[in-house]
Amino acid sequence: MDDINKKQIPRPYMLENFEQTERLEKYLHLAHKRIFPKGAIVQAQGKNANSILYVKSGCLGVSIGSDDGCTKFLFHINEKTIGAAINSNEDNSEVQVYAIRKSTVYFFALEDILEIFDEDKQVFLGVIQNILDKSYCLMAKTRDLSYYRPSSRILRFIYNLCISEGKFVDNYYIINTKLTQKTIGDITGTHYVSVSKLFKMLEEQRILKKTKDRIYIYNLSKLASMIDEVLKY
DNA sequence: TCATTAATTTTCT
DNA sequence: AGAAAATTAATGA
Repeated sequence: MDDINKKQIPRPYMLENFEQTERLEKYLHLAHKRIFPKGAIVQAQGKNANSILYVKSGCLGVSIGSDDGCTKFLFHINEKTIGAAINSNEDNSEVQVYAIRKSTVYFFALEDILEIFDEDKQVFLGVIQNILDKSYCLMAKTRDLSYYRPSSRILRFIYNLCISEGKFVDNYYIINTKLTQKTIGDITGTHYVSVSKLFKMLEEQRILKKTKDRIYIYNLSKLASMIDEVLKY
């Protein structure tokens, strides 16, 4: 009666796996190209915008401001994905987009993107899918923030990453990823120092090992079981 | 338990 | 060498 309807591991939803639209590269000549150095503002808070942007290389971050001037991270716009900034009303958007590292970005005016949609329905579907992915991501993230403690959010993220991208070889999993601890912290809504401490603890227990562009998972079942534990580290 | 800050060390380019 | 990322410790909510 009780636990039957509870969703158990595996929990398949992967935060921030946004649809890529490489197909848009065919139309880059219609767009306006700009290069942003690290830290530069791509779309300022409070500015009206009407375009779809495509990140050819680099990575952007989207954050939302609050009254006290602080800003909270929302999600990344990685390369080969799009971002939509279409404000139909005059209200100022509280959202800000900035370059996390040096990025080359192409801006499509609304008229042009509509033309492209006309002749290339795959692009259209890709854009819709991407926006849908983002709304789902935000739903999942708000759920995680309210239901789960930080350590379990980090563990669950790694677990899902392993399930979706890990390759099983020689008795352990290899995930090819260049994620930094800072990025994992942003995605999971935790502090990078917490990520660092947790990873150190997991390494000491021979559960996993992280290098610059790989994560090795030696004990996935142990990792999974720790998601619901209250950890000290 | 975890965020935050700051100081320090390690790793990357 | 300089920048970026990670670690460590201390403090406080």
